[in-house]
Amino acid sequence: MDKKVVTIYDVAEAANVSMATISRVVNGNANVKEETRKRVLEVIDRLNYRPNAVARGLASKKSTTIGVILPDITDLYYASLAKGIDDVASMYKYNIILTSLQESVGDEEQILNNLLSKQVDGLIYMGKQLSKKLKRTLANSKTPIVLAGSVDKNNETASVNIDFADAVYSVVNQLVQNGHKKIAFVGGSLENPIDGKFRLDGYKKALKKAHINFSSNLVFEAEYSVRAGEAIWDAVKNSGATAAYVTEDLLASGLLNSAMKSGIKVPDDFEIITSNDTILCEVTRPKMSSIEEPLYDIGAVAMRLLTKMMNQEAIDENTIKLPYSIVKRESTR
Amino acid sequence: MDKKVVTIYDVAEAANVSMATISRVVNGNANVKEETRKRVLEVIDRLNYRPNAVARGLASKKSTTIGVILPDITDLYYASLAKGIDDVASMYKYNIILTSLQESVGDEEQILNNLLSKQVDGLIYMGKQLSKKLKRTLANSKTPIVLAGSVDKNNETASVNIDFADAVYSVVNQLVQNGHKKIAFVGGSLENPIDGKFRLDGYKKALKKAHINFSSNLVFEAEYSVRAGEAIWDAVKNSGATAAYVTEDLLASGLLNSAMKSGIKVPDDFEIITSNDTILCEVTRPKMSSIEEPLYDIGAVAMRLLTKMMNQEAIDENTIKLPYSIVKRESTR
DNA sequence: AATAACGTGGAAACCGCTTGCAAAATGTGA
DNA sequence: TCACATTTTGCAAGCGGTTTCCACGTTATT
Repeated sequence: MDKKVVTIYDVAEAANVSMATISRVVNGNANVKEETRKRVLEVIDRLNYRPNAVARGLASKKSTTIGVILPDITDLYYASLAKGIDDVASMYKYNIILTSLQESVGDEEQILNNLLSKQVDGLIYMGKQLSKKLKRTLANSKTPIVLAGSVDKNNETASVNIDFADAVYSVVNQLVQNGHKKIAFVGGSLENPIDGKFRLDGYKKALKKAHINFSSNLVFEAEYSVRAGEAIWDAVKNSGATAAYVTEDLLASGLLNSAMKSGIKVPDDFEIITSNDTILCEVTRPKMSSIEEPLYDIGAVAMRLLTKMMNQEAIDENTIKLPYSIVKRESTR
Repeated sequence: MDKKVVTIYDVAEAANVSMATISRVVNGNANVKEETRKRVLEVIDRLNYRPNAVARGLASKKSTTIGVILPDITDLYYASLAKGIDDVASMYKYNIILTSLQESVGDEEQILNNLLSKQVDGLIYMGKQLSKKLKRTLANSKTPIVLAGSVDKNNETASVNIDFADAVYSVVNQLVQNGHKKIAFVGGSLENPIDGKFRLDGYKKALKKAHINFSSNLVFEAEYSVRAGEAIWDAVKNSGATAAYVTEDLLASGLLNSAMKSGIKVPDDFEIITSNDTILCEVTRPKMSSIEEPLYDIGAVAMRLLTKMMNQEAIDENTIKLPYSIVKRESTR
């Protein structure tokens, strides 16, 4: 029963060297005689010494901790990104402090400050947008940050993504090839630049190429939820659309299920293609075709990029676009 | 442009008081004249002072951080628990360090030590089982821990759960009521006490009550995945079962989809009821009936319990069972 | 008016570890 | 064997706060 926590002093005393030496062996500093190192390691082991990371952090000004900010961990999109981040982080011996963006939007500033006060060595942000104010706070704290699965319109901030516009262009183009003239775009809030700008741009471009006029009647905004998808089906159907590109999987599955229930056969009568290739695509019946965003990889690469920034290594490209692909399942022909 | 980070000294100097006073106002200590407090707060605001949590942690021996250990964040079960934890944690001003149990089992010890070295004030564990060794390490670090959605066979460790056995008893009983004689139990590894002991016990008890002999031919072990569910359908069907209780949603959805594809109508020809009531239940068609485990609440309550333990408050009950309910959707009659 | 009791705020000792610098120990070559 | 180079080690000053112990100026009490 360890009465009290054992510190570096205790180890030093027991090993008959100064604490500096202990510190050196713990940190793998080369300037320690092999014999001493062995002796110290033994003592460490015997005493069950566990360096206090907080004290270490204070002295070294490195916390080996990074902050991860995301909207909702129960959203598979973010969970997948998080997993990639987590795996790479632990590979590099970093810990992750996870914080969710609560409903209350106003406090992003507070969340950030909290994380900075904890002296995180870096940040990964997956929210919709990084406000000017946050950017400023970040800038003069000089804590590196990278966006994962989220974009910065001006490319000022490092980010890892796929080329949303291009991906959407491809799938819509595919639908056009399949003979559709009226293709619905079912997305979340168009305020969000990913949906409202990049994806919508890709959609428009594909239409343009096919000489189909863009009609805002075919653009639908809905919440990302099964229910919203189910609810919006009638409107989509009534718009005359014969196919839909959906920006999120829950929404798509709701839409799909309503369609099937109403007797419309997917993909024969109506094609649907969605965006995130989460496990939901495998669970619906028919299974959903989807743009395959390498979510795990995006997270992993973002984290890797962050490690480079934390080490002040040179970064060749601050906006990384990972290759996407398209997974054909059963909701498209 | 803040050249350097502002410390408590800078604030003290600017406000013309000692650092002790600054510390007092930051920590809401009462022994500060109102006037002084105001002046200090102004200076803090003006200088944009952000207390260094690491230094604070070292001095106060509290990190206001808790460690969360879980198997896989992309599993909606854990993600839901995590969300409950996160919300309550942030309510109480704690940060969460999230760590995943990698494939490599051996290093749970290491993960724990890492977390302890970061001086977490408490831990929430969602793994399968807490090994003796880990318990020992925990014990003499005296860091409080609570299990969320995970059980401790001996009730030594605080935990928050539902009554798995009872819940399964209820649903299987329901299936019996519906006239089924052969009911399959489709679970994950029976090594895991939740499935192999509690749930299976509930299943057996329900059979017993109905004077149905337990047959191990009706018990299926599979991985928690859609694919495994799809793959196991034939075996389940061939066992002669006319209904199944499944312990996890991915598995259930695979089973369901295979059934439907093979022409078996659910619920008319075959009933299925699953366990976690994640969003997957809403995405399949037909939607799946499920035991409704209040995952979010389990997480939230676990975290709340942990805060009490961290504050040394008296705990009335160290094993909390939350009420479950049963959500009837379309996969049961 | 002297004394007691507060309410405030300062001094300084840590918290446990890192690290620059200098001393000690060891090795090297002539 | 001695001077000098090279390893190893120890010393001690922080890192940025918290917190205990005290002192001082006020106000209340008798």
